[in-house]
Amino acid sequence: MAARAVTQVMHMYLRSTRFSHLPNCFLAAQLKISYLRFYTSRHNDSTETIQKPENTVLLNNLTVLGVDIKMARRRQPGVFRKVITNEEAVAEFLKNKGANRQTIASIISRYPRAITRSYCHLEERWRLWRSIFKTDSEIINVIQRSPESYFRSSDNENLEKNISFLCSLGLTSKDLHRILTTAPRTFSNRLELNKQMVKYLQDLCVSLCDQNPDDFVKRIITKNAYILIRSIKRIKTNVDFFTEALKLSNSELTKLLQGHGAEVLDLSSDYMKRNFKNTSEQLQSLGCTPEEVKKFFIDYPPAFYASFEKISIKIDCLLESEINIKQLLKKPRILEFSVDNLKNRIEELERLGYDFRKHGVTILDSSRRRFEAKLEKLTEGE
DNA sequence: CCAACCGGGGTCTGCCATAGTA
DNA sequence: TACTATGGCAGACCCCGGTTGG
Repeated sequence: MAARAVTQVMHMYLRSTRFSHLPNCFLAAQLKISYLRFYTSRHNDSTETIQKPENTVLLNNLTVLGVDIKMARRRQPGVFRKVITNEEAVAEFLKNKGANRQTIASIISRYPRAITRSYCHLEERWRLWRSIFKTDSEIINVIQRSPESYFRSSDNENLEKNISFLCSLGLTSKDLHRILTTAPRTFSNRLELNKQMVKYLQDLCVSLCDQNPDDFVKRIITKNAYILIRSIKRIKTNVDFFTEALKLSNSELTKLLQGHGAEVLDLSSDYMKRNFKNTSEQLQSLGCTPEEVKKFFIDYPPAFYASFEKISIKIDCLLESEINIKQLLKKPRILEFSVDNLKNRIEELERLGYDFRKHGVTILDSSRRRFEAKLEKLTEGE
């Protein structure tokens, strides 16, 4: 009853002020306060606790913007109880940068805290992102994909420091562009966290007796744009796992990490271990020696990445076509092609009576255009 | 001329836990 | 004490073509 009375008084106050047209932020905030509605939430025992109320003006505004209130509330309920928010400014800002209504609604639905950022803050952050991106639409694309990356941090100074730190590592603007596109979270990390990862990689390089830690780090980051959003713990576990599972020497590990291995570093360790175990078991059951298995993974680290199920299907598919497992070991890259692609190619070749035992499997390891050109020649030769 | 080698390009968030803060 | 800022986790390939050496 008391709550209802309070609400009525507030509505009266609102009616008396809402048409005054004062373009003043303070007044806008007051309006929101005046709209506050109290509600109670039930607990298991009979006592009823009064929670801080949700801001109904905010709810209305978000509804008008087309925001999925249910989704947003589930994600960040606290935002709905804030008295002062900037949803209109944020929407306006995004609109000015080229986002359409649907995009804006989706962004706020997925990262409601976005509406607590001020117009000034957003302008500044945008300016910093634009120092890396050429156009506004590139940024919109990233935000659309991952609203959290852009809005999670309120610290523009930290962002600026991250940019100069990454530049100081010798990364080019092209590298930064790639990192911000594919792993935007990197730039919202605390500078200190990014520094720690770089330090870890430098130390690793030194421990491997390599002379040039700076090049080493640069190379790993350019090979794997995601590295800075992984935990040091994860990278360390994976490096240790590489070394142990493949019994690598320092120089072998250095080579691996700066090649395909860098891409594989950010896999979750359990996943990688599982894949390694399953795939090596399958290869050994097909008659490969442990040395051959080791060589297979060193030559083709993406095997850690590919799910065992997929690799297994592909291997079966090759064996069915009288392709020897040792031929695969010589050309592991044919596993990079999708199951469908591989199947189609084998089918077409078999139709032409292609003898894999005689000619090997290299024909499978080519781009679509090259493969089709070869196929055409084979057809002509018939 | 062509097979073999090799590097590069695309793409990757949405959720949870928690220390810190107002 | 509620809320924010931030760290961390699981998830899990495919394809193209330039260059080079025989």
